[in-house]
Formats: sequence, structure tokens, C-alpha cells
Amino acid sequence: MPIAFYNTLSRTVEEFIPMHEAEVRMYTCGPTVYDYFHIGNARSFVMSDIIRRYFEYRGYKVTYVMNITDIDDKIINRANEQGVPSSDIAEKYTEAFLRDTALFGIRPADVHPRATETMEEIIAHIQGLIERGAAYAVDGDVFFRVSAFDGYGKLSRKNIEDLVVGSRVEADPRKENPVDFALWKSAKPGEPAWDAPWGSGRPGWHIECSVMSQKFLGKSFDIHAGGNDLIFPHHENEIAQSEALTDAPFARYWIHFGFLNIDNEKMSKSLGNFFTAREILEKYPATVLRFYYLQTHYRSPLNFTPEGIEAAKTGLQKLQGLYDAVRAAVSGDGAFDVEAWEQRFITAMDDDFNTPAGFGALFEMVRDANAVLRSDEGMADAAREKLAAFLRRTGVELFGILHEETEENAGGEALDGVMRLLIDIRAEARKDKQFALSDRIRDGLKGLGIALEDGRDGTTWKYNS
RNA sequence: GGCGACGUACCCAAGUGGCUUAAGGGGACGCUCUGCAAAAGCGUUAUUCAUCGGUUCGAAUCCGAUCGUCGCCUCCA
Repeated sequence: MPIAFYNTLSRTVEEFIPMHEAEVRMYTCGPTVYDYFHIGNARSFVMSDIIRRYFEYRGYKVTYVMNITDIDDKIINRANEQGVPSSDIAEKYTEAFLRDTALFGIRPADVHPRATETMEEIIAHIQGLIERGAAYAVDGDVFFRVSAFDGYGKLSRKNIEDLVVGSRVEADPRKENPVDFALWKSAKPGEPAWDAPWGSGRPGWHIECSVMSQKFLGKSFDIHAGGNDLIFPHHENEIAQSEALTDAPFARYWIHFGFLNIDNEKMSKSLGNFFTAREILEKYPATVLRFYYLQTHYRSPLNFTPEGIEAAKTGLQKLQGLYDAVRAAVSGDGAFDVEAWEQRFITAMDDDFNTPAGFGALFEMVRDANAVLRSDEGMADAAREKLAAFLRRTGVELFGILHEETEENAGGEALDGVMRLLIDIRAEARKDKQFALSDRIRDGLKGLGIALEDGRDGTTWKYNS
């Protein structure tokens, strides 16, 4: 069975058929670098990264491109507020984006093109649209002529008449039609500008995504992803300005991520419910946050709550517990069918990247595996190795929520030695029924953040979280 | 005003016509194991899917109405 997922273009779940055998070309809208990105952005970036990784898990070769918009009105405004060059703002937050996504466990894209480095292609694209009659220049600005593109509205399912009527913003009188949108904005004095045949200025918001995606993925490619709110106007406009020039379908599948809400409302600075990714990473490990995100389907809204994160933390410990246990276990004879569980997992995930259902399968497996592992006969070596490998491929490589290191090697040699000594002393005390001493060791360590667990094959320790 | 999404247990959350008299996680309670714990396991916690009608041999799943929540309509992941 192939992978199937919801395509916004058709509003149905479709089987995925790539343009090139066993290969996926995918573009996700990246940040405009005028501020630190927030936990809602992080959800989109994480989910997008997981989709990319899932294709790899299923054997596809993935080319993944995410733009960095480093010239834009918001950047210029921020620069003006602070009295610094806009390139300073762009550089600062580009670096922050790359660092914070890494901290979040988000893998870098194969290419992170920047708008300012794609200027030649952007200008050529606009020029092409003008020559075809799909765009027109007025006083150094260039607008896209929406009436020149028949398919306008096919993604967002809007019709032009409704848009004109429902328009909430005063239309620019220089536009032929109120729904026409800017491809190029002429520069005011002091603003960063690039020379173009119709006057110096900077690209409009939508054009750079069209150009950067096609530059690295071709005029038609497989998947274009982004947040729900980008469907209109951003993605609608991307389609228009791309297909009006190439006459070829732009992205074939569109994926949109549900919003992250706080108190069931959209995050906004005015409501004071705004959290940046780096703030939240100071409070919770990235693995926990990722697992928290993954417990909700990518298209559903996710209401962000501290209680929810705490619940995710506990749940994740259960998964990590099995991963640690299966690698530490001693040889046994018990059978365990990893392939059957993986099949269930894949069935869930192939159906629109259903991570909550995938975890349903995984956690049922955890219960089953723990029972075998801790039974008198234990688990056979071959099965243990397969189970450990499956958990590595899913928990570590696909989801990035499990860690490889056991507590023993994470603490360093000295700590490891001290812990072994304490555990030995306590074992002797317990043997002699000196429970006051053994409990003093365990309670004392607990106060220091270290938990002891007495198992059948001896005592192990780990950090309390 | 136009377009769209959603409402499943104490909380989170899958399931969209028979495999489900509803997965999984968290929480709570009881039990097993343990010197006692912890971890793990077992059991209990929705005969019911916002409400009311309808279609069907059969509905949480389809249709209609009602109530409620949310999003988009050129700043926005």
C-alpha cells in the first residue's frame, strides 16, 4: 500500500504518486527573519520535518527545500524601529532560526535558499510575467494581473468576485483590479533595493517562494507545505504567478498544518499568550515538545497547555523506558513479533501521516514487549535486536523523541563509578536487612535527582525528570 | 456578509457506514511483583460519540435542523 495524504488542492486524501520513481521533491515555507520563531511556527517546522523523514523511512529519496525570507516589509520595519540596517536584523534572526531549529531537533533542509541570493531569478521571473501580459508595472511597482490567470482561486476555493466585495483593505488605486497583488515594490529612500528593468526595489512577499522552489525543485514538483493560514493569499498567489509563466502545474500536492492555539485562541502578542521556541526550550526538552506535537494529527488544531506537556513527558518516559530496557536486557527465549507491530505502525502512518494512530500501535507494542522482557523466560536475542532497531528507526531517526545514551554513559566515568559503588553498598545492606541504610541511600539520591530501580537482574539508576 | 473546519471518557486524542457493543497517552482507584518503594504487568474508569430528527438490514461515521467553538476573506506557520 502506498502512502496517501490529504491534498488541499482536491480536499481529499489522495494516494501519493511521485513525479520521479521513489523520489520526493518537497518545499516548505520557511521563516521571515524579523523575530524569533514561536511555538506555533515550531509545530509546522517539526511536522514538515517528520513528513520528510517519514518518506525516508519508507524508502524514498527526499529533496527538501525551505526558504529563508530575508527581505520583507516586516524586516525593514523592525530595522527602522531599532535604527539598524535591515541586513543586521535579517542576519541575526537567520542565525537564530538555524540554531533554534537545531535545538528543536529539526533537521536542516537540503537547501535553505535566501531571497536576497535569488534576486536575479526573481527579477527574470517577473520580467517573464510582464512579457506574457500577466503582470504590469506602475511607477516602479509591479502587480500580478489576476484576470490573466484562469485558475485563480483553485487552492483556496475562492472566487474573484467575492474577494473584491469582501475586501477589508482600501485598494491601491493604481491596481487594475483590487485583487491584483504586488510582485515588486519600489524602494523608498534608504530602503534596501535591487535594480530591475522597471525600477529599483524589492520583491513582494509571494514571488520569492515561487522562484526559490522552482529554482531547486523544477517548475513542477511533488509537495508544497506550510501553515493553514498561508492557503490564502500566499499559496494561491504562488500558484498564479508560477503557472502563469510556466504553463505547468506548480506543486502537485499541498499540505497545510493546523494551528497551535493557546487557551483555544490564536497566539498573539497583544493577548500576551505568545511564546517563542527558545523560551519554551528552556522549560521543556525538545524531545517532549516534539512528542507533544506528534500526539495530535498535523491537520487538527492543537491547544497548547502545560498540563498537556506534562502528560506527554510521562508518556514519553514509558517509550524511553522500553528502549533502555531492551538494550540492557539479558538473553532469553521468549518470542516477539516486531514485524507485525511495524506493519501496524506503517499502516497507521501511511494514512495521512496519522501520528496519533501510529503511537497507538507503538504503545500497545510497548506493553506487549515489556511483558515478554520481564517474564521469566525473557526475550530472545534476535527479537531484542529487531525491537531495538525498530525503536531506533522510529523513536530516534523518524520522530527524534528518544535518546540513545543510557544514564550510565551520560554521566561520565567518575559518576558511573560512584553510582556502582553506592549501588553495591546498598545491595549489601539490603542483603543484611539493614533497610534504614539502604533507604537512606535511595532517598538521598532521590533528593539529588537520581532514581534507583531494583529489577530482577540488579539495580539500575536514572535521572528523575 | 462570503467560505471552511470542528464538537468522542476526568484531561489529551485516533477512529468517518459492519473488523470498534469506540485505539492509544495522561490521571484516578484496586491487584501482582518488591523488605518497602520505583519500574513493569493485570483489572476498573464512554452500551456511548454536542442535541434532535431522517436515510439504512446496520451510523460516532451519510443527510437535515439546532446549539456551541474556532479559522480564513490580502500581517500571519
